Amino acid sequence: MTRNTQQKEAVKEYLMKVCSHPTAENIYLSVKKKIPNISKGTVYRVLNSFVESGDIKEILSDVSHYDGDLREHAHFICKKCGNVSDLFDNKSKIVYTENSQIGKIDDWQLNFYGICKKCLR
Amino acid sequence: MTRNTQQKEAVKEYLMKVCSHPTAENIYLSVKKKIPNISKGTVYRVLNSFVESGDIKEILSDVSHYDGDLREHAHFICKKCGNVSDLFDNKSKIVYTENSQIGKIDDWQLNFYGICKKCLR
DNA sequence: CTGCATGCAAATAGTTTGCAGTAGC
DNA sequence: GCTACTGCAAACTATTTGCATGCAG
Repeated sequence: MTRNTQQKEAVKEYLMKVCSHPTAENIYLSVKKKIPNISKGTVYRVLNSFVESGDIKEILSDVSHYDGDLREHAHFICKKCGNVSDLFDNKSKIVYTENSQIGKIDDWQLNFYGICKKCLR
Repeated sequence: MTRNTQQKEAVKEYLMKVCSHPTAENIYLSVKKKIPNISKGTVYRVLNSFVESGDIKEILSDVSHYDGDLREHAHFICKKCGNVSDLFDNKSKIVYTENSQIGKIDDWQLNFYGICKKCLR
């Protein structure tokens, strides 16, 4: 029912290759080099379908960033430049039991906010 | 230099009174009952100044929610109805050491996503 | 062939901002 | 009275959507 298109391939390939956490705009501009006539609407549609299927993660911030790395990890978001970096070494483990009092938890997001090293200077 | 206005008072009072996590729109509609001619622009300006000064917290999601409760706690966000609830009983403690490798961390946000009890039925 | 996916552009939603008037201090 | 703050409306940004066409299966 869902088809494999070069647009989907290109977006996925880019997200897997890159270790940054690009925005839809970033992805659009990069994939455009390979598929010059791709539209932004398609990028959003493809990204949303991947998020829905669980193939990628959406990092909610002022503007959404996307992450192809599905391993459990937190993010550090610079409040000045908006750059997102991975935090695998966080000292705490997120333990989310099926908290039946609240509902069914099936995902989490831990974001740290501050000023990155580059912006501190 | 900054003045106390009835608009600021009303927004703050509402946020302190309520234990939900209203959006700017919610706040606008509620405060409007007390100050009928308040504008949405003012609500946003007031909210942003409070977030900046650290008096309230902004919960980043698809639409921002605001929280007057400054105690350390996580949130549970229902992916269906968008409702936000508090999670004080999370089993994990967030330990953020001044992670000098990344930058200066001064805030964090832990959000759990899922389907709330109400939407499960 | 069939109909899901795309490109395009217009629409939408949330939020910000410029400006003239208002009201704290 | 000075000037920060407000109301209003227009502007802006990120994202979604309707529709005709294109291409994967």
